[in-house]
Amino acid sequence: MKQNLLDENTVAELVERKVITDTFRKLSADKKSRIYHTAISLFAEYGYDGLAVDQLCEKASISKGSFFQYFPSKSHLFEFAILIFDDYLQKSVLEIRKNETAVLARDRILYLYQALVVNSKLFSDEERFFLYITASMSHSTVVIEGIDISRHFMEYVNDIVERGVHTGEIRADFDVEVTGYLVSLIIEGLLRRQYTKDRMHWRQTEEYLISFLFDGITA
Amino acid sequence: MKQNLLDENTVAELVERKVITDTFRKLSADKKSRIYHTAISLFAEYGYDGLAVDQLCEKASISKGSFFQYFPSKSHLFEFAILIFDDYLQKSVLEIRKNETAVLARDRILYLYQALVVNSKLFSDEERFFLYITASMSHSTVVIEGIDISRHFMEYVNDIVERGVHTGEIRADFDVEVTGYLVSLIIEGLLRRQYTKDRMHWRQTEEYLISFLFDGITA
DNA sequence: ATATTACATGACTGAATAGTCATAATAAAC
DNA sequence: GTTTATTATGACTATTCAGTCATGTAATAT
Repeated sequence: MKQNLLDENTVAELVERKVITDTFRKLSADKKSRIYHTAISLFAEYGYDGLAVDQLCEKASISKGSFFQYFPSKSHLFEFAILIFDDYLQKSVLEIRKNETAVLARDRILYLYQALVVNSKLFSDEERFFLYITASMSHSTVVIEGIDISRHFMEYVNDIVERGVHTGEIRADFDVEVTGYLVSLIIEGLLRRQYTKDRMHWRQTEEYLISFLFDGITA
Repeated sequence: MKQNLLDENTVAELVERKVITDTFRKLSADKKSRIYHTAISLFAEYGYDGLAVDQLCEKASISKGSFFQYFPSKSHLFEFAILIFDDYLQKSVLEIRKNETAVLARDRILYLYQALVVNSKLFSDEERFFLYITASMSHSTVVIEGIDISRHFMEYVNDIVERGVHTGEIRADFDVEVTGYLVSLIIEGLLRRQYTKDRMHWRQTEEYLISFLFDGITA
């Protein structure tokens, strides 16, 4: 997945939308990829305001002049990073959906969690970037219009919930939207806990996730 | 509560710790309170980096020169705001604990939620400030050492869980810490949803909270 | 080989803004 | 009423940093 993370078509579309320049598009795949990964890594570590363009240029081994030939501004780099990540997430989720064989909602959620979190490289820059943007979105200095980073993820979760309600596995007295929100809350919360509090073993986290989600905390 | 929010002793302690100056301590309660409320309101709206000291001074009707006679630096104002809010939260939680009459964990959580969220002024600056700092803590430009803003809240939640486990109301196969974390995750998540997504009626939110927390999503 | 086009570079500029300081106003002391 | 200590003020400074530009280098075309 990491190889063609920067999909040609997606990049071309971003040129169209003036998020990046055509000069950037024409760069070698290697250089494009390096800039992207440096960006998400540094944004995750220092935050948007905490990261200076000079710092990024140094780490990505490009000059400042070049940077502004690739991106109209610093905020465009941020938007670029978010949109590429969004694309990556969408494709990941699509692939997971394609490969899933489970029928029960329990197993589908477990598979989703494993495929997305456990089986991907743990504590990767992608994850840290995801946590950063979801956490800071509503209080950020820059606002990227019309982006809901977990849209595809939520669609999938909502599908699981919907079918679960249909087969009688999941309670029907909650709105599908709200139930989906609660499911995503637990998944994201457990993921975030791995970073901020004492780490748990993934097996244990999985167990908590499914058991709590379905049975609650009642004895 | 809002009147003597800036407790004399707490303020004196902050002078000791060099977070604020003695000049600030000697200010009228009115002025101190105005600066505090302006700070949490603007930090919540613009974020730490997005707020200029000049902007704060204008809103709080003080001069920039005065500001730096009250606080050693901008980050000290931030620390001050966080510590005063922490104090406020601690006292609120203590009062709630003192006044609670419920015995069942279900009812205790419901009461905590109502007292802390529903009965306080909705969508207040305090709430928005709380959401801002909890969200941005791990990715912030400034780091306030050794502060865990929901410490008191978590202690209370953990107490509820512990007693619930003891009386057999709450499952014992999860660590109290983890269960407490899941409880707080749902409470904070529902609170945050009120700000970012479509608002729900509080009655409905309460219902979701308790029902989901205890029974899970199983039909 | 030469001209032309595309890309690379880092010193420079301008704007924003945290923090200072000389001076003014006010309060306290005597 | 005069002196002294304390607080208020906003113009000023120093720094950081996004974004520019003149110049250099490599690639391509003719």
